[in-house]
Amino acid sequence: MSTAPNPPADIRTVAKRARVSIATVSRVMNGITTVDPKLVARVVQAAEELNYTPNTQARALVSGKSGMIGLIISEITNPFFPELIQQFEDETVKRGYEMLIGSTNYSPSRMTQCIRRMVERKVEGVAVMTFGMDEDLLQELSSRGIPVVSVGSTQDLQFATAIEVNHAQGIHEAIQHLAVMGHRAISYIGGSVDLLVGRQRQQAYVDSMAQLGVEVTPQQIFQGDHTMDGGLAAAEQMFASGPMPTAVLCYNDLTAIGLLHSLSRHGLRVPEDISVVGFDDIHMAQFTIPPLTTIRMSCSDLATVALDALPLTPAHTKPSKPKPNRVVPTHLIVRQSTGFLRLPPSS
Amino acid sequence: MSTAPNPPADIRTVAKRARVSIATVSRVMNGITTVDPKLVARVVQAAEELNYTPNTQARALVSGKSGMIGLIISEITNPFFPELIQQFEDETVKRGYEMLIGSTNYSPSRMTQCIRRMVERKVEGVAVMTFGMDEDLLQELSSRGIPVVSVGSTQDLQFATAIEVNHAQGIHEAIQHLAVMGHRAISYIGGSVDLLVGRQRQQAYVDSMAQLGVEVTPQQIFQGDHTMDGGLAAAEQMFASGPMPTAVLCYNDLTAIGLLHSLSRHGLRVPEDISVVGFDDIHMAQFTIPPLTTIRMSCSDLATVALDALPLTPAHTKPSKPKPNRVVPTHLIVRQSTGFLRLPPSS
DNA sequence: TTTCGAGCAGTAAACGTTTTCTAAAGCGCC
DNA sequence: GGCGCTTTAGAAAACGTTTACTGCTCGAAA
Repeated sequence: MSTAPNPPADIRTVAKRARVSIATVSRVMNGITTVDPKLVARVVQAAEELNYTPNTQARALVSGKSGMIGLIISEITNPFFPELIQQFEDETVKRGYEMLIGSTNYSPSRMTQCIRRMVERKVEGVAVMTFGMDEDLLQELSSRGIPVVSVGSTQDLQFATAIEVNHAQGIHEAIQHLAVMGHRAISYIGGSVDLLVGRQRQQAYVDSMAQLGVEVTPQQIFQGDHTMDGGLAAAEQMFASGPMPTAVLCYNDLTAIGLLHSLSRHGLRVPEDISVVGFDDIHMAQFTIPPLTTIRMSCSDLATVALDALPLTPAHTKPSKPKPNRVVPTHLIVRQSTGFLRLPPSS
Repeated sequence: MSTAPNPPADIRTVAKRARVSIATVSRVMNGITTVDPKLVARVVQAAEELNYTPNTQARALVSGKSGMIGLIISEITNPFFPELIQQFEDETVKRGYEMLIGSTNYSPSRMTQCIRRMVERKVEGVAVMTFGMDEDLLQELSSRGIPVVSVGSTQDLQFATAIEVNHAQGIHEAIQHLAVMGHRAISYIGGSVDLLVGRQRQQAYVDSMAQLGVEVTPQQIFQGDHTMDGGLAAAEQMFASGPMPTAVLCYNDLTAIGLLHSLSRHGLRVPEDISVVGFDDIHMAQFTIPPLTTIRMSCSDLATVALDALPLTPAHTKPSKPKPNRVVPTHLIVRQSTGFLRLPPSS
């Protein structure tokens, strides 16, 4: 029980105890097969007895590989990202890597800091899962030879592999779904238009509406900020600005939750009085009241596609070519926040 | 624009360009003041021109400090933890450290793996923020000289500083609050009783009820599992098992959200028909329908208390003594999921 | 029996820092 | 003007690995 802080055993100690050279120990630890099984056994036993763990820093220093992959997200408090992180963690350890997380909180200074940390820690690749990252910063990474994969950046990055998300597909499905149930007055609460993804989703909404023969007016588009608070604020503005739509499509689930909250506060019932559609399909979406109809963007897809696109070479592995870019699909998940259009009580 | 992958500048290159020795460069980079300002200027300029970043691995290797702190949580998809992580990140970078996250998902194998990773990466301290960690594993860490701080472990750990959370206080406030509004039939949906924190909260509930003169029966205690799904399941069991209570205290907010969902499905109104209290005060608690009365456990308190308890010595800093253990308080936040007891319609 | 080659273990040189120690230079005091 | 002390820069030794290279041993072929 005594906290005997015996100095952590190093490779030399193991070598001595196993009566071999440090090179042999190194070979055994790395699973190199050209070692006499007898020696292997001795080394393994010695290592176990000494509770030996190779020093990662030394390993990294000499091999030049840190065994870490950076993941940059915008805000960890948006439940979508933890779900994504989880998938990423699974995938990175599966590939023999460690994950270094950085969250930008949409703040340029934090972005810079994030990138600096990634560079300093010598990550072997960075997945940028936040929309709206400064391109200069990505350039910075790639100029240092760090592969970058980015979702939802401008399409034509020379220095980063772009991952495409087919936002339009899910949004199209959602609008169709609403249309089938009789809705035409469908408003949209967007994210920040500074971000490409914000523009893409908004455009998809406008296009899908056009296919219905409905010209979207600026009065139908409200501005959110990806958060519940933003959804709430946009909803209040909606109430203030004229007749309510019969359905609302939201930039993401958080926005939709804020909206639901506001609707409930104003006494509107969902879906009887108004239908609501979210985006992301966070786990929470199943537990809103009513359960949220939403567009699913699969975290595990995102994680695997991103990691596949990174040219990683774990220790003692042949370099695997990055797989061709894949497009991440989105799909509508129908729950109970959408329903048939009901005629207003006056008619 | 060309991705000139010029080899990352090392300290020697900088030294050469600044016409000084590498020792001087090292001193400048570490802000050691005994260097001629002229040389400092030369070095700074050279470093900037070469876009030099010191190699963290080499630094870590020689100094024996990795500059990383481990944070072990149970499941990242419980929104409480991202909020905690956020606070932790803020606090660790403030202290000049990096954060390495490991999530156990309550799985023993993942715990072991987590600890192994922490050891391998030579973290300088570990904060265990999950309840119910194997003590052997903590022992393993501390036997390697890694300081450990743990919240909600058994109180008497020799090899880890324990952080105490005063669950009883908030729970007492909650029960009092409900009692004042006339409630006596107050049930409880707990977490896993395997975990100390689960037992502590449950005990606090039983004690607070006793102070009201109410003896809690086993029929009033239901079993959750910290998740929304668990809350939902417990609620269904509650419906199945007899007359509903007039108020329910939940192990955490997620459980409460699951409960709310089930209540809504069964047509019960909150708080008119039944009052609900959560625990944690995650951000989402403000956006449930109705907004959730809950017991706040401050993430930033938790983060600072934990980090303060770790004897950290960032590079070029005097060792700061760990501050004395502090107890993290909890408090009731009243929102709209609790209300006065109404007589049942029959009377 | 000799020679050559294959197989395998050990030696030593990196990797990029920090840091101790040494030496040189500048300065004040006698 | 010389001596000693202080200040500051450089040389070199670590830190714990991986890996290229060297050299030994043993077996097979001539």
